[in-house]
Amino acid sequence: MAARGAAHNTAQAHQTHNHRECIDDALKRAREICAGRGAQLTPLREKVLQIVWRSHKPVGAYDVLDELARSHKAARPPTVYRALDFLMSEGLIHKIESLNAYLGCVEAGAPHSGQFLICRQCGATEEIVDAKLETALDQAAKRAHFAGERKVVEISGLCARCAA
Amino acid sequence: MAARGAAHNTAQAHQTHNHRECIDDALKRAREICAGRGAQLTPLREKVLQIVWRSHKPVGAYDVLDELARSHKAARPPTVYRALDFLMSEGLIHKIESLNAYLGCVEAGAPHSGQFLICRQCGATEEIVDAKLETALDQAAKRAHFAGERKVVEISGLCARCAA
DNA sequence: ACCCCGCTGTTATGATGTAACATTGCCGAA
DNA sequence: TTCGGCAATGTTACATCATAACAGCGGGGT
Ligand SMILES: [Zn+2]
Ligand SMILES: [Zn+2]
Ligand SMILES: [Zn+2]
Ligand SMILES: [Zn+2]
Repeated sequence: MAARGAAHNTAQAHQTHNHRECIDDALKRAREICAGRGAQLTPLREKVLQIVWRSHKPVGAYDVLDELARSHKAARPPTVYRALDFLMSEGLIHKIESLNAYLGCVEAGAPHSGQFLICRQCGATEEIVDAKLETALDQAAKRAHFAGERKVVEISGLCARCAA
Repeated sequence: MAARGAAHNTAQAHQTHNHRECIDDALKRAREICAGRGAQLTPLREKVLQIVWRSHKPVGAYDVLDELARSHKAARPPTVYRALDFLMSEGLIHKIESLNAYLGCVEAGAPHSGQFLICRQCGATEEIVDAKLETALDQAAKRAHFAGERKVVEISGLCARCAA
């Protein structure tokens, strides 16, 4: 898959890859996951997922709304938020809390909070899956006698390309 | 100090401690820090800091506004946001991104992003300073060739008391 | 006296997110 | 087959969070 596995790096965000594959993979995977669970990935929800996957930059709910409205005149905020809530509950997208924006998940199907590297220059946001970091989070919570559930990890800075 | 050092734990949030000490310590420390830097901790800004320190639960900007307005009728949103921005720029408070709310910093003076344990039951939020977690964050960014700057770490779940 | 500059006041608006109720369409029970 | 339940979507209105833009004020230096 274009956005997963060993080849996964920040270069994706700079159009150095065939992003069409990212979108197609994400939609295909979403259909499989929802079908397997009996969750209803309706045309509306799929369209919203597609819009979120337009790039590797987090997209705001009202940007989704503007884009959705081009093909779906009746679109209103609740339409978008409901779709986003559904996609989050199925683990197909994440909310980036520090940006109030949404991003397609590159590990859909594997339940997880997300860990994100957000470039303040180009906006490209990479989801990483770092087992050591995950362990460190769990240990930190444990040391504080805290029963962690949802974990928000968002590191802002400069991606390799923008730093160069 | 009541909210720092070895005695620092989630019990603080449950009024099992003398919270007056937390407030007094925080204000005293803020005055020292600002005096040392030439930063102007004006009466308005100090009042806002005091309001944020009313509890160990993150407080919304409009809650601060309501409270501030009791003694300061002219208070408006920009007044509050300017004060909060100042306090954040001086490292005296943190913004909890996943709640859009603000919390007094327990390690003011030591530049750092923050690491937070947020109880979804009682709302009490503990700031931890976990060196191993900090290292894990740095390493994770490094492995991804990312130059991290600001780090948002917010773990939601149940504090020891609420889990019991 | 005058200017500069940082802080605060004031008005208005932008950006993000939700409550509450109406409507539609499907599917299974009676 | 008819009807009732239920999930998805439509629709209106509103709640919450945050900032732009300009005005007034006051201390400190020249
Ligand atoms: Zn891509
Ligand atoms: Zn993910
Ligand atoms: Zn306290
Ligand atoms: Zn802190």
